[in-house]
Amino acid sequence: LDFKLWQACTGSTVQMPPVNSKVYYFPQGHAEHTLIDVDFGVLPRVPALILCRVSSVKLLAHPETDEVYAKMKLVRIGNDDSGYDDLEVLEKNDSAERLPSFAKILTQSDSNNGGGFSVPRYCGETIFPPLDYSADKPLQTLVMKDVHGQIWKFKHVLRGAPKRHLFTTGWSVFVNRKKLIAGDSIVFMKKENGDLYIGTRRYKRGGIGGTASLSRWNSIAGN
Amino acid sequence: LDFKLWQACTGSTVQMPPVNSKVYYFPQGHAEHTLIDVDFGVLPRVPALILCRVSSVKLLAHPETDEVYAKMKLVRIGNDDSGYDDLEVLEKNDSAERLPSFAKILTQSDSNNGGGFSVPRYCGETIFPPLDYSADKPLQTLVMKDVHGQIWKFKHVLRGAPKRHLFTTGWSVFVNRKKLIAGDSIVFMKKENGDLYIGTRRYKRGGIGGTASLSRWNSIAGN
DNA sequence: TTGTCGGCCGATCGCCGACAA
DNA sequence: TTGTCGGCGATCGGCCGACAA
Repeated sequence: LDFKLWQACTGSTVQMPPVNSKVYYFPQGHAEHTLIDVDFGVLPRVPALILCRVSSVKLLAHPETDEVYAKMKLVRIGNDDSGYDDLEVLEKNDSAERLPSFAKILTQSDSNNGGGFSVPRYCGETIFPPLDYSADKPLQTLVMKDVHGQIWKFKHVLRGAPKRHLFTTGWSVFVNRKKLIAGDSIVFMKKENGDLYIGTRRYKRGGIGGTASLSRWNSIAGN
Repeated sequence: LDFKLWQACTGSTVQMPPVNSKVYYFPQGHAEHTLIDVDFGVLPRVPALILCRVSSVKLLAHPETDEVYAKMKLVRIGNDDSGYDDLEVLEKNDSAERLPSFAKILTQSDSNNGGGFSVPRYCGETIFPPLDYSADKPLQTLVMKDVHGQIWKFKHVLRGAPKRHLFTTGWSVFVNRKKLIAGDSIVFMKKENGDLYIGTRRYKRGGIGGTASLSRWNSIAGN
């Protein structure tokens, strides 16, 4: 999966460490992000932080939900990291190279069955190719790919009074196929060559954050 | 899964050996019913028939296709089957106890989208509760369960000239949900207490019978 | 600027009797 | 007796501008 595409789907809050960079692995944080209640009390004493080297990063997308995620391989390194500095740090991401993209949280009307998609003006003017504004009802068909490379087509119109950007034909099939509901987000991206991409972000349907199952790590294994 | 229900779905051509009965296991037959090409030539010499005792039988239905099948556990017995005759033969099936049932192969019209189901007169009169024939257009709602216990409702009417039994409302959702096509069969069953059940039999969509991949068993391992 | 609503038009679904195999 | 067909009415999807937040 293309890195910029992946990054546009995660949003700017997510930062991936480059390959060969040094990171701290934080067992408690990892445990709390799983739904399994890990009892550190019964395990051998686990350090709070473990210095590691990122040996590989795989950018992936769930085949059904389109949710993007990463698989990272971490190799523990001791204080003796001699020779480590020779390794080239790959994928040094320059945030200035980020693709132009636009995200919108779906409203009830956007996700209603039998409805269209209300395109925010800024998105309609900066992400998509310009419409023929001289026409009475400017209209074009937008073709975009999702994270799996599947093609989706949307009729993009500018109509109503006051004038507004809308997706009509093609939108509802996309919503149904991706099982999107109000609160989920949609992301549009434009590559340098003008190719358009569409991604989705699910509304957090609970599970992450660890509010329900507080790890017993703090109290027993120390901090 | 209830035995009589299971039996009605398989049809009368299928006979299940009772638990604790003696059977011959026939390796070549088993191999030909799998789609894997088993090469008996490379295996240690396999007897043509292996005398076994049926130690357990599980009647099952595929969660998606509704196809019914059985899992049998066979235990090899030698010529010395002393003590075997003491075991009680369970599930001795008396074919006289078979449930009243009716099967029909779906026509194009039955499986057409937007159509109903033409109920053969015999089925409409013997399996389902009697309609109120004094009415102009006799009508009732039939409730039946499939092999998974899921409930399906069908509007059963008697109309047209000449009068005929038909399923209208409810039929198309059933066909779509079960992905039935012309050539597939439908089975109606009535339990002693009057409860109705509905089962399906898929048209053989190839694969069984071993026409494509003839086993090499005959020629090499002997008969 | 844009979320929601009601109107409305066309497509599809599905119920019907006619008819013939 | 019953498979298939064309008709047609009801329902639904989905496109529209109005309006207000």
